[in-house]
Amino acid sequence: MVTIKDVAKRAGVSPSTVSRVISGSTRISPATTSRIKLIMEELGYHPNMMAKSLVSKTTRTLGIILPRPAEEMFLNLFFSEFIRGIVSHASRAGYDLLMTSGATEREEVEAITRMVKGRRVDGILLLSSRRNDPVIRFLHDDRFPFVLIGRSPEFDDILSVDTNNVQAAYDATKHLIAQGHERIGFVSGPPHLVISQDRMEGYQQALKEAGLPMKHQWTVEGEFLQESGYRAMSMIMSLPEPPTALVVIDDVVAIGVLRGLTEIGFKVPEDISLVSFNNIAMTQLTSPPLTTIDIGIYQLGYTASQTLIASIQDEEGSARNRILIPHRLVVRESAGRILKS
Amino acid sequence: MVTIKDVAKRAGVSPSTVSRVISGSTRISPATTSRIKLIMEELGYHPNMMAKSLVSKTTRTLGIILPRPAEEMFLNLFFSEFIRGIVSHASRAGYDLLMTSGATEREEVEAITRMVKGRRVDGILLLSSRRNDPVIRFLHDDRFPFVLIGRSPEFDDILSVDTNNVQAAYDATKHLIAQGHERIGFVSGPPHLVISQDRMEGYQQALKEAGLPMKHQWTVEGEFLQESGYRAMSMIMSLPEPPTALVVIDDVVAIGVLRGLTEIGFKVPEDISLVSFNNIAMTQLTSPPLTTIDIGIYQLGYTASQTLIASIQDEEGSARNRILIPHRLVVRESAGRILKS
DNA sequence: CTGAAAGCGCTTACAG
DNA sequence: CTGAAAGCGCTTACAG
Repeated sequence: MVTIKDVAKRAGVSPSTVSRVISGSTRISPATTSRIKLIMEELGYHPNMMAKSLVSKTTRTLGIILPRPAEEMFLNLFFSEFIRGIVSHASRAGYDLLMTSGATEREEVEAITRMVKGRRVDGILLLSSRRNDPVIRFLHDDRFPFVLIGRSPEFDDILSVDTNNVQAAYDATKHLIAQGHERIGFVSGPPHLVISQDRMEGYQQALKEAGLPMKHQWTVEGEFLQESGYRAMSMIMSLPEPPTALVVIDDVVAIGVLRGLTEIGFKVPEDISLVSFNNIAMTQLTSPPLTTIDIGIYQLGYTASQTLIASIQDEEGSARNRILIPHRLVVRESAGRILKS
Repeated sequence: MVTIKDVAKRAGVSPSTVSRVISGSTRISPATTSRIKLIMEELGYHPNMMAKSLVSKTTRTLGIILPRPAEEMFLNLFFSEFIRGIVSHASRAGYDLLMTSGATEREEVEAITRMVKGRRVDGILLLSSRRNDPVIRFLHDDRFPFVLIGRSPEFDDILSVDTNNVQAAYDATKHLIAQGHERIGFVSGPPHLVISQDRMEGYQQALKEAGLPMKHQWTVEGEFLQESGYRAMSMIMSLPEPPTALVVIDDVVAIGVLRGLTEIGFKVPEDISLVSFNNIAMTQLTSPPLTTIDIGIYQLGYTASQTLIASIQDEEGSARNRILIPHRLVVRESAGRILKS
């Protein structure tokens, strides 16, 4: 391993001087600068980041914790896209991403603690929609830089990047209303999740505003699983007055809904229309392809990275706390105009 | 930040002693050991990993490079699963994963070089199927620990974890033959990729062994894209003697194939059978669900991590160079018995 | 414009 | 069983 000393010796200068040309520091004669740079090339010198970090107290690394399979089911489908967004920006800004995991909540907290207290990262990215997340509490109390992708009901003074889910659900529902639908149902996710609550609210707002009926039999709660949508259908469609359109909390659930409907003999969109959320890759491949709200997963990751790095670099940036990434409706074929009979 | 000195002072011992109890070192009196541990708790002491790394020349970190979107298209769908496998094992073994990226091949090499030469990681995981990968060359020449997920045609003395693609394609084809098919085609990927070549070979072996005809019009080459499979169909199915079954290089391509067949009026599996590879989540959701070869993506990642960490820890392990992860045929509904007419 | 010195927070022979 | 000292590879006042 070639060190700064080797370079210094070879150049006939002191290590301080070499250090200064590396950091592009003030007033080193152009002559020595270029000579030293040449020697660094020759010797294949690369600064030891551990040594650098030790003295600079900075790592140029962002930390993230891999969501646990059981917990954040629906995060998994987004994970690649999130990561791609995060790493793209981070790399551009000269940061890398350190990933760890914990099998239980306790282990997760420990893993984060080691990262933070062990000075391995300059900031943390959090993928979470849990209530009462102990990791949020820890980072918040420690005043360590972090940004949450999602929304925390407990803290409103933390940096977060999120979708406006109320608005998104409002838009989805509005699209159905514009097609002439008057009996619109909602297939939701776990009722304790913020995301389910927000999307439910947007759905209800749109109905209310249009003066349309809102029957509780038309809403079902479930998991972020295909099975969940699948099972809901026999129940909902055997109602005396079934809905003619459905807002579905998530694309995967919508795929289950589609399967369920097909099985019991309903055609989409002829008999019933569907709008869902997230625009995962699969939605183009179903038949019919799904009309869905694109929430800009890559963009969420990219912006989260941007926000975090900004907050690391400006001490106490004047940035907004909560950044909303715009969503947009992607119209495909699962939602159509209602046929008046 | 509380350091080892603070703990030492509070305990009335030397920093060396504290360091020794941290590392669980030899013969420190049980009394001082437990007293120091208590004090560490009290003070909330956590070792500074940068300092530790600097002296131990070890980071407990594995490096990985995010595949570029353009390049390794089909890796992307696997990425979450790979990462999950890798991080699960790594965490268990006390390692974290450092992720970086580069927009071009040059930047990728630079990013890896910084990681390696900057002593930020103890080993590298490579997700690549490229020929003549400069990253492989660099790591190989540097004798830095790394494992390749995939196969390198250039080097046979490197650690790698892979699928036996020849065997997998043989098995897929065999399944079709067992259903009575005699005219079996192959929808392949980019011909220059090792994976396409290997799967083609397995397909051909199975046909030859069964004494079945092998017509070049029955094989098409394309990309790992849905469009690719879609487009191939009109051509293949308008042949005077079209195949009754198709082996398809990848699930995504198979979804395109499915769409193409449906569009021109062929039913799967009644008119034509399909077997593909990889068993991505989507394959359960198509209609009909796809019969496909599961290559154990999580397992590939998990084993890669295991292999890498083993090679980091045992200097020059006696391990096999190339580890094959078993695959298995997942029988769903896209491949059926041929109906003799 | 450049160097000598101290220090970042650890570990580890060496000595006792 | 424990401590003093040197050192890992850098950076950064301080001095000139």
